[in-house]
Amino acid sequence: MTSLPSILGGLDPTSDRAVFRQIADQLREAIDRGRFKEGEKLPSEAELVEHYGVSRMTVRNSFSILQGEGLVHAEHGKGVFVRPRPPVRRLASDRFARRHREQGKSAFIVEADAAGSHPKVDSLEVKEEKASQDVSTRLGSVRRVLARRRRYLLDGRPVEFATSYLPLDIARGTQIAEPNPGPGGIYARLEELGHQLDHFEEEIRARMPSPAEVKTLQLASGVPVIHLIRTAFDTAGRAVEVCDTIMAADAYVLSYQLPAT
Amino acid sequence: MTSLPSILGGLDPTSDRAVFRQIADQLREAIDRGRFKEGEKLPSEAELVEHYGVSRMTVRNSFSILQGEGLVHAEHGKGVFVRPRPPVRRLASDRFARRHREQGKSAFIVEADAAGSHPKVDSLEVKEEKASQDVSTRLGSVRRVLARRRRYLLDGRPVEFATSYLPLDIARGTQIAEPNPGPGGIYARLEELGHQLDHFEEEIRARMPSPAEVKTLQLASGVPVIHLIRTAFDTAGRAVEVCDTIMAADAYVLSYQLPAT
DNA sequence: GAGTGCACCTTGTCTAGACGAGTAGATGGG
DNA sequence: CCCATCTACTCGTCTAGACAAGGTGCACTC
Repeated sequence: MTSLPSILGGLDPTSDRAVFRQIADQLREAIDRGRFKEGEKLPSEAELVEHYGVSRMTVRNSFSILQGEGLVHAEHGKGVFVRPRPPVRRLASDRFARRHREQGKSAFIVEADAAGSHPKVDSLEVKEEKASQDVSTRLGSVRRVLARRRRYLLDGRPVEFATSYLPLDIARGTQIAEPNPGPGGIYARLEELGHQLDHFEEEIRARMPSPAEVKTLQLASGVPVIHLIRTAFDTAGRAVEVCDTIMAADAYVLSYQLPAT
Repeated sequence: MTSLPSILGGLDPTSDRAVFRQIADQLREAIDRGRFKEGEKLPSEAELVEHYGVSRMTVRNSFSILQGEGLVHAEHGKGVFVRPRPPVRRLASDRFARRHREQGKSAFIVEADAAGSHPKVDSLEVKEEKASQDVSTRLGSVRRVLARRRRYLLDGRPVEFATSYLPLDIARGTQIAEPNPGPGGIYARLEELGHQLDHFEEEIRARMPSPAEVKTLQLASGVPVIHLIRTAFDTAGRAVEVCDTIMAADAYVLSYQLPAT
């Protein structure tokens, strides 16, 4: 076991930088240099109190900085650990290509199986409701919509929470309004209903999660969410679906192709 | 002036929820309901200590939660304020269309002027350097590259920091290696050099900023960054540029079009 | 009237403790 | 051998102070 002083050094009392920031800096650097590896336990609060000769609140303050940066996470009764980087899900720009819809299962399941993960979908809720101002605008002034909510999990970890909104005149009474939309998902059903899909528009934002999102996605502190709003257009130019998705940012890389013309 | 009790209510001593979380909940709800508006000052720590009958550290703990969520920001000597939502810059999926390159100025300047903002570009640095592993892979195993670094500001606020990497055999000795790449930017120069652009690939991640990024972009706490890596391909299928961009997430909405075929 | 400096507001940093609660390993009894 | 319990270690919450330092406005001085 390497001793603390050999890893962490001491404080500079002449520095303007606050003590708790200096401690955070040293821990951060040690992590960056690989002195503490992913998943590894950092020194306990008591050890750092001893090492630096400061009070416990000061050490905790340092930890809270690193937590805010998403570098570490604390586990009650166990310790503070370097946060491991979870495997990421890559969303390719051709993920809605028609050929991917020909199979039986949903895109999420197929792709995750291929990547060797154990996918799951839960929290399924399908109901009619009043459209929000934003959804109404995107769908072209509809008052009520069919909302399909579901949560996606990979290897037991929730990674994404999505809600699809569809105009009632399209979705009501169809298989889209059933819990299981059938092979190929709702996009396949929309095309069977005569709404040949033309293109999608996606809007992407990133921000810190609300408490509700933290709960639903079991997010560690210091993990932002990606907020993606996709609108599907049919060949008639009509917006036929709006899908509002909240993703755990540490689990995703989004990928797009842009034309140069 | 509305009195505190009428806005904030009291604590529930029977609740399992920690006191500082209850206080944060009440402040968050008051902000969400618009009882405290954007830019407005929250009650001071001393006032909340008085109102809730708790110690100051407990109140500060509550504030630090809201700060982590990006809801408020503290100003030393002044108070804690509801963080205003800055105007966002929308990046459209056609932003690299050739027609946008025909004008004299850079895309950033043109677009910002049109939006009525005061754009600025600084921190310009152009130099040759060793390619990182990642950049080398993306550009097809090049060892050294030309790196162009610059920071973009809107109305005095830094919003984006970008570095372009180009293979030396393309860029060396050309206007691309000059501080000012000329009208239409480096993409116009690449096409003049015979590298007709075919398409771009963009990879998007979101995460909390490093301390260096916080400094460069003057980020408030609770604001994530969007990390965008764009690769430009010419019609020969060669990767001719990699652009690595860090954006203040609260200043951007990215927009893309996806084909349905 | 202009400017300086003080008073008092604000948040920032830090201490030294207390008790609670979750975890894990050692200990000992059945 | 298995299981319950004890104990020591971990982080979580909270208190009651102290001093530092930035911001603002008022009062006093010149």
